[in-house]
Amino acid sequence: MNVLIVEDEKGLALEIDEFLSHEGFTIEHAHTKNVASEKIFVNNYDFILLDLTLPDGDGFDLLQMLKGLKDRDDAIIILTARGAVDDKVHGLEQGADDYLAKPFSLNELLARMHAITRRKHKLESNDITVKEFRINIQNRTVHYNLERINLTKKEFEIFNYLVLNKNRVISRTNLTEHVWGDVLEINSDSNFVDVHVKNLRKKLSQFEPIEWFETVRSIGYRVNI
Amino acid sequence: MNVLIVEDEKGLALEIDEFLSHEGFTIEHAHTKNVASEKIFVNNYDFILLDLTLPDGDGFDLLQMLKGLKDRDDAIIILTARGAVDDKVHGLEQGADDYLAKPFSLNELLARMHAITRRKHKLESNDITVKEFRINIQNRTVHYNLERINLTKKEFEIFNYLVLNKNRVISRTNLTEHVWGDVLEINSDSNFVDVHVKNLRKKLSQFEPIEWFETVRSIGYRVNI
DNA sequence: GTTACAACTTAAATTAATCGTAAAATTGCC
DNA sequence: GGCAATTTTACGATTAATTTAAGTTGTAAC
Repeated sequence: MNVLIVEDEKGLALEIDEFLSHEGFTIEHAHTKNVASEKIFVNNYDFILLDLTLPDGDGFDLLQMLKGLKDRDDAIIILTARGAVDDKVHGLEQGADDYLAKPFSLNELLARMHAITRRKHKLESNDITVKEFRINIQNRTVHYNLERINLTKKEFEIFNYLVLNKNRVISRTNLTEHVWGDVLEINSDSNFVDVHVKNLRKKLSQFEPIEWFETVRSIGYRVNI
Repeated sequence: MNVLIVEDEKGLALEIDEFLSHEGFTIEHAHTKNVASEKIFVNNYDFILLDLTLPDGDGFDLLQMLKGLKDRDDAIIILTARGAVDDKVHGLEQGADDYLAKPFSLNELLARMHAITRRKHKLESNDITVKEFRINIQNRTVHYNLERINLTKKEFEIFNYLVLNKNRVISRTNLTEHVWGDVLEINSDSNFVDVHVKNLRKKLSQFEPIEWFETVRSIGYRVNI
């Protein structure tokens, strides 16, 4: 999953980056409101971590702008130094998904992010299952019944994203955006998505046939039920 | 559906091309105002993506020219550098259907295009239904009740176009233009439309008789209600 | 009924998209 | 720095979609 960190304090931004990268997220940064708004226009994000006090203006504007866009469902988590209850209420009213007051623990942030994922996809726990396969989004593990399947980072991200969006066709562009990050930087006449999908399928199909993991020719992939 | 990209920045034009092609659109390019106006005279488009600043003149002229033509309903989306509020107002006054400031998200563009399609055809959602058949223009899927029907790209485009223009006779030329693109490049004494229509009909009629999918002799096809 | 043309059908040929493999490049870790 | 694992590139093989081609059927005018 991809994350945009909108934060001008570079030390904090880097700290979050390091931590979340380690947890398997793809990170992008914006140190100002302007850079952030350009990035938001150009990409879709799974999460936007938004500091409210930015050098070139108030973060609330970004929030409002984002809420004005159609067909987006980036989750927004507000980060701010202000302990002000007003900001919190105001932020959540404007449509933010959660709120963290600085200083906060990185594990707390991660826990909130997982909670949002569960809410967004209407999951009851950290486990998602497809047939006998079980994905745990918190531990980033996949099991077949009791047996652990070792997936690489990219394989896990692809599987996770397709399963979270089950029964929908996910185009290669969409998959690329969420697993690899910034679409514009990517050489698209490459077949790296196909290769990872192939390797993933190989690992999964050791356990049982995976006819539910379809290719939708000329569009992308779809995981059914 | 076919799209004309009127944009002199070739990198951007190619990027849009690649993205929209993957989403099933047929793309043509015009890098100058002159080429664009020639193409517009010769073909009808579902969408024209119009950059206002072109090397050989102002895009507004094209907009006015197009609005002067009778019996056209190409949807026009203006693309221009951010902040030019005047351009936006002026453009929409002149009859553009929407406006996107650069840089914009390709997904945002796609969402706007779907919105315009819905508006143009007075649809309330992304679903269009004919009897028990349901087309979803966003996911590019067709269902019969709950069962999914697998159509190829061309089959889907034909069905979609005929259904969007239901109760009207659609000529082979018209269908060719919108599904395949540039009419002049196409060998017209071929029967490829017939072949695809036949295959499409075969797939649909597995579910129920499709007497509403008529052939209008020596003119074309029509889908009734 | 005959003729002329349009549409339909089928199968083969062509083209395009995806899959599979392996080697090259990169990354992460000790 | 060097080794192992992962990611990416490159390319031939495979499979599916599209187009061509040729024959057949249907329709309307004479």
